Order: sequence, then structure tokens, then C-alpha cells
Amino acid sequence: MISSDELFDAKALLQDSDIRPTRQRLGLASLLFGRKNRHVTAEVLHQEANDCGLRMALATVYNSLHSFTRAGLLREVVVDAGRRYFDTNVSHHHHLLREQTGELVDVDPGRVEVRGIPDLPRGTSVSQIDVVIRIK
Amino acid sequence: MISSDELFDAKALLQDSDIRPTRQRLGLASLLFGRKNRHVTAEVLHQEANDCGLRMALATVYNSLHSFTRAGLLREVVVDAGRRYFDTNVSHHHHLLREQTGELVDVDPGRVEVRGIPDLPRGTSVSQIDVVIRIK
DNA sequence: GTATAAGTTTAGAATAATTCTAAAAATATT
DNA sequence: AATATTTTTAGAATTATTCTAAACTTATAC
Repeated sequence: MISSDELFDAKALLQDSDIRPTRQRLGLASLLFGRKNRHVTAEVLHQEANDCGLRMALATVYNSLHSFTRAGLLREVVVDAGRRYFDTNVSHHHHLLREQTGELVDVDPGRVEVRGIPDLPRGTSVSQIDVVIRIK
Repeated sequence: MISSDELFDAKALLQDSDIRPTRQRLGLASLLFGRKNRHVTAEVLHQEANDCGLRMALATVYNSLHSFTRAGLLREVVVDAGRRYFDTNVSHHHHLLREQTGELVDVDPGRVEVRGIPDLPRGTSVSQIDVVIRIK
């Protein structure tokens, strides 16, 4: 169950991001942002929502994940060609991927350093640097 | 057109890897390994093969890419959730991705340094570290 | 508050990439 | 050559995601 103050937080969060706080988005937001940092796929989040009694279409979960991402509340992490992961931690950091389980763990950027970025083509700039440490 | 010595190279390469040198695999191998390092998707490679007069099913391209990968002749690069890229450069290196075009460029591992890998869960070891520099 | 406009949700269809299936073809072995 | 093994193929199936347009919600104007 979702407590009213969690819902309230979610509402403020969405409104601050100019996202309409609909029932569905409030539910997803409290699943995503209520607790610690998370990595989810649409499928998994949809299942979780259902398990909490929040009934909604899978397409709504996709729509919401994209809205949240556009608003900067989520960021997409590419670690698998075939599944889209969304990360609630939008600050600069890296990832450790357990290949066996698919589990993703955040890695503090202070613990990994990328140096000596190569020359970039003229007129381009770095938009992001992703480091994925795959473990088995 | 594919010259006979390119075909010969491809044949030796496949045989050394215990892969039967079928017409389809020889053709794909010379497209892939005949020249400089490449990054391809199944779709693009299939199109190229067709353009060279090498007719084959798309499923064969997928099968071949997987055989070559299993044999260590290719490695999969994950830079896009939705498309599988294969890289003919199987030595340790990183990638620069031009987000506008989807073009992938190899980055010498000497030009980028990753340090201070975090503590790993007990019983696990690093299988690979991927660095993707996204530019726009 | 009610009406109207704007944005959101939904089920189901559509798309895209990849994998599966099992019969036909090619390659290798005897 | 005959047989066994592996590969290729077309097309169906699967998986993840996006699209569509009608129904519904939420916001805005009066």
C-alpha cells in the first residue's frame, strides 16, 4: 500500500517537473522515487504496479517512463541490446552488471576514472560517458 | 566483387576457427574481415551481401554472426537498446558513438583509462569493462 | 461549478529486431 | 557413391516497443 505522504511527495515531484500528476503517474512515481535508487524495465515496473493494485496498461508505463526521462527524473541505461532499463539515479555515475542475473548496481563516479578522452570530430562534444563493468 | 585471395583468406580463417566454410559464411567473412575493423548490424550486413550479389536469408546472417562471435572472431557491442552491433575488433578497446548518425568508432584502450574498480561481490570476477563515449 | 479545451490512458493493432522450426540443400565421412 | 551431419532457408513465432484513435481525466475559462 502507498501512504498519503508518499503520494504527496510524488505529486510535488511531478508538478515541479511540469508533469500532470495523474493517478497512474503518481503510482509509478512513488514506486520509482519513494525509496532508494532503482533500475527498472517497463515490464517489471508494470508487474510491480499490478502487484500493488495499481492497474494500468503497459503502454502507460512506457509513456510515463518516457515523460519522466524527458523531464530528467530518469535516465536510460544501455546495458542490453533488447531491453530498455531506466535508472532513478540521474547524477553522473557508472554501472556494474551481474551478467548471470541481469542485476545492475550503481558505481560511484569517484571510484572509477576515465581519462584521456580521444580527439573528437570537429563540431562535436561529449554528451555522456558510460562505463559498464560486466562481472560473472 | 570478391577476389579469390580474399576468399582464400576467409577460408583459412574459418577453418582455423572450426567453422565450416560454406558459401554464405565465406562471403560474410570477406565482407567483415577483408578490410579494416568494422561495426555492423545483421540488417546492414545482409544488405551489403545482397549488394555484392551474395544472396542469402537474413536468418543466415544472424546465424553466422553468432557463430563468428562464439568462435571469438567478433564481439558484440552494446550501445543501443534495440539493435545488436557486432565488432570485428575483438581486442580490448572502447567506443565513441556519434549519437546523430549511430556511427561507432573504436577508441584505443591506451587513450582511456579506467581505474579504481569497486569491490566486487564475493565469488565474482570482471568479465569485461565497456566504455562508451557518446558525442553529439 | 459547469462547459470547453487540452492532455492522458487504454486496448488492441502495428512495427522492428531477433529467434525458432522443420524441410531442403550442402558439406563431410565412410 | 551412400550415409550422416550440419547448414540454409522461408516463413511463422516471439519479444520489446510504439502507434492509433476512441474514451476518459484533468485543467482552464467563464
